[in-house]
Amino acid sequence: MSLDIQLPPRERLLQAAVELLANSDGAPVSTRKITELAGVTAPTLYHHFGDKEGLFDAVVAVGFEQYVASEMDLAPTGKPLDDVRSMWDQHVRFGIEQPHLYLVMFGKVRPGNRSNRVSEAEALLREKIDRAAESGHLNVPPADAVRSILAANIGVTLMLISEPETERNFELSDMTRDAVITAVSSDAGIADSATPVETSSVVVAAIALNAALESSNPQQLSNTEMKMFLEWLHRISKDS
Amino acid sequence: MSLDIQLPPRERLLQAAVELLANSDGAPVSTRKITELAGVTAPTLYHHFGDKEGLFDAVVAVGFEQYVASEMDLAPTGKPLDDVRSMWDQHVRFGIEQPHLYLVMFGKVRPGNRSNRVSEAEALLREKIDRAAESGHLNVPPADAVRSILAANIGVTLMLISEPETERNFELSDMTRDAVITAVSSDAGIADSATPVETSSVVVAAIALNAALESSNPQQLSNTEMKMFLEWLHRISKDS
DNA sequence: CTAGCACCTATAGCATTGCTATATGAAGAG
DNA sequence: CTCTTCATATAGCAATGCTATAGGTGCTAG
Repeated sequence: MSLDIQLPPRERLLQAAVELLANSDGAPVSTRKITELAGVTAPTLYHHFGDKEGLFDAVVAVGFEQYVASEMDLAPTGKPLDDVRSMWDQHVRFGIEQPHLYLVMFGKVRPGNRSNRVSEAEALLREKIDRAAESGHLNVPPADAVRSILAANIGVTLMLISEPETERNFELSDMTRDAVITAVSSDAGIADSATPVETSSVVVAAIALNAALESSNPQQLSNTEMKMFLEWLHRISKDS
Repeated sequence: MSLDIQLPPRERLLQAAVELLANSDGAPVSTRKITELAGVTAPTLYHHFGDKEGLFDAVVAVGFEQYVASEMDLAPTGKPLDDVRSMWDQHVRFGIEQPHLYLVMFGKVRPGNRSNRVSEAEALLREKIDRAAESGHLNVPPADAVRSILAANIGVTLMLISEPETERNFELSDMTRDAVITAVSSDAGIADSATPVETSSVVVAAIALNAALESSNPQQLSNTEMKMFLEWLHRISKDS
């Protein structure tokens, strides 16, 4: 089983944990499998890491360093909010590429007991947000901005992870990212109450689309397609 | 231990599970404690619910019905986006008031394996969003709006739950809520350089028409024509 | 009334889990 | 050579989810 070359047992345990965690599709990984794969016995694990969570913490710490390192690679662009955007994207990418690590870090929520990793991620984001605040790009207190962005970021990442790979739609990430960032930024104010169009019939909607199409010609349809499309649109607008 | 009045064992199991879940501060609840409190033995549990998850599913179903019921109490205001806002608030409130139930419902994420509860919540939200789309309040395809809002909603709720009660700041919820809803709504344009206003109105109208067509099928087009028409409509709503 | 039948519950126990009390080995210090 | 210290192994405990099997319990058919 233990195909590892001779390394210090501590390292072999870490390596085994990472490997099993990566191939277990999110199912719980037992200490026995880990020690077996590492070619060690139980007390060795507990001698080095205290308990199972200690081992996972160590594993996560390694993963988190990669995460932080990838954040640091992103040089400041001079536009702090763009840096925040990059950070969001890195966060999502990390979650998608290492879902098991990500779930160990952010997946298990306990009431009234925030995980260390959340605090660490918050601190990382806080740095960038502070820079945005300094240069007057922020609309709300930095702490609020950080919490809102991070909450949405984690929510989106968890949702993407939970979706089958085939139907993952990353527009979800971009859209939500820009939504929360725009909301906390002073660059563009959020307008509130508006004038709803109370009518909801097919005819009215068709007419509206027709009018909109006349003032701007989108490129998604060819000329012949557009011609036919408008013809049908006209027919629909006639009556219902 | 079993202080319950004589009820059918199935009900006593449910009741015991709820009670233990509520008093366990998020720690795992064992089947033995449940059966002990219910005054039953193990096979009874497995006879009625299949396995532990089945029991929790049943518990959650009850909780979810409360959740849905509280949603339904909110009469439509005529402003669909306000209804969406109420729904968000109800979601958060439910999570705060019953964190253990909430965590069973939305807390355990598995890669590529979305939970039923997420799908159900999505369907509930989808209804309201569709109404917003029908009346031209939506900026993006309803499916995208729903996912974005729900992801942020869950993310915010999880974050609030994980925070100590004393320092819970509900502004986080309001802020994020308005951010994502504003982003998907056409009532107040996001100052986003990527989406010029002219095409935006086309997109809005196309989305509204699409939603309207789904709720009433007009007879002016044949089946094949309608199919192609919808295909093009979809392409137009995708934005450019 | 009784025999059969379906449904529900209990006895007892298995395999796996995280973890540990205790012992054994090796390596340096005196 | 002895003694201490660190690291690993032997063996096993208590708790977990779950089940093979058997025992009631009530209903319907004869």
